[in-house]
Amino acid sequence: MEVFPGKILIVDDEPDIVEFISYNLKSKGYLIAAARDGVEAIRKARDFRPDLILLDIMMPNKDGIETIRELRAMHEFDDTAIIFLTAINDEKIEIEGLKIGADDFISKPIKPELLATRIGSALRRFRKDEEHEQKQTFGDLEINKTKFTVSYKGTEILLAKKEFELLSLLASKPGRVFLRNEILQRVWGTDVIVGDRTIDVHIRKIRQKVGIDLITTVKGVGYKFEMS
Amino acid sequence: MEVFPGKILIVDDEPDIVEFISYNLKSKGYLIAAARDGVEAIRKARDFRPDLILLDIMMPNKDGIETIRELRAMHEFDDTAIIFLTAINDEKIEIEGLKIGADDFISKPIKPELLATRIGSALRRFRKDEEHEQKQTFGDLEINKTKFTVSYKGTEILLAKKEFELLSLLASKPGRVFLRNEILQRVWGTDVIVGDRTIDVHIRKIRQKVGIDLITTVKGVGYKFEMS
DNA sequence: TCGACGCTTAACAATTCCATAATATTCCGT
DNA sequence: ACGGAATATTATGGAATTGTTAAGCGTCGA
Repeated sequence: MEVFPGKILIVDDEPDIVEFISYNLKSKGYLIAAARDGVEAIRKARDFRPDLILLDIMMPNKDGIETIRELRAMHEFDDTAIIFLTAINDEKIEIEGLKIGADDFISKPIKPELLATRIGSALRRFRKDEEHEQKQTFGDLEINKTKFTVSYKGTEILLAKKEFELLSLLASKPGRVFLRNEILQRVWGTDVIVGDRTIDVHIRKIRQKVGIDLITTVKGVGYKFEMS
Repeated sequence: MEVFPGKILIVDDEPDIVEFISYNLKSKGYLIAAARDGVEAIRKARDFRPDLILLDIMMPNKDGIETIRELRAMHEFDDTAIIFLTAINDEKIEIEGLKIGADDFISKPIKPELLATRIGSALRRFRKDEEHEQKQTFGDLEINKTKFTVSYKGTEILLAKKEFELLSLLASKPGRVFLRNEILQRVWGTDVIVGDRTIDVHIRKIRQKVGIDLITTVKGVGYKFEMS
């Protein structure tokens, strides 16, 4: 499924960097706009309405901190992710940036893969608000988080709440092993204390209801979701 | 659903401090585990696999310095950030700590906002690309630490925990010979005492399961990982 | 109120893992 | 080639972990 990944505004005063980032992101299908300083950034942002802004901190004519402060002040960018580009590893700036609404930091020199994954996760974080039907499919299996159902080869299977949450968690990262206490904390919460067999019993029920073996036990470690 | 920020292990012998930190971090969505001393810390770290460890320096039953030394010796915590908690503003300790692998220091009394930002930046620095899995490939062989699997020419092989850890260790530095007692310490820990044949048996099982001969015996010295 | 259902626990079964012992084999220096 | 030492192999029992089943309890809706 080829989805349009998003629009990104790059703000940096060094043309080389803009060019570098721009090239990388275009190849991944993003739409790109660029600005040279804070003033231009705000103008282009209103016009281009990016999903995400990559903002250099050190800039002439209005620096990154000041720019983000203004952007956040207008609430038309409430749904826009902002990532800071920092040359230095300056904690003060990072703290400052976080306080006023940066969503992440990437320090130069920029590694393309890192850039891509950070942008990906920032966008994903922000896109949650837009209500698409949240569903995942794995072969014949479909997990629908808005309808709270699981279907296998078209037939819907009814899972109880805990069972569904457990399966959702495991399926959120197929193949990845979730430790038992990680599962406990994430499905049951940090305060609740339940016995160890409780997880097993739920796993059992899921396996039973779904029929095929989706969940693999990794003894001494945890469980993972995997299509055979 | 919220973004999952990470897992943190708190190590301190004062229950009040553990409680205080724990409460603060839980409210930010972190998963928390706690340990009272160095020995317990190492045990829990292996089992909880935290992204970050908050380590008190003054502790009974193995102090912070000694603990971090051991943690860093086992390669399985190479990707784990470690922050020291110091009551005193002792430069000697800080220098000592940095030398052996601490990533930051926080001095008591602890201020919640400071704690949160420091933890945030330490995690960001260390953040593995959760998107891409932690894996190593050697020709046709792939070791995947998030999935806990080893695959050879595409077929997945299931190793038991100890076997997997042993293979991971050897594969972490291909070609390098690991001494037997080095292996013992890193895979089994310093406290556990097992006979010499135990290593051999596990090596045997790995060779058997994987099929090809990945592990070379260096008689009188140890073992090394090597693709033929 | 009754019954159905979801969740947790307890009790027991089944499985897997792991360390050791016992024996065989290989390696290496002489 | 020989002897001794180190490692390989195999089998085994116990420990640790997980699977399974049934029962108890609370909640919700008919």
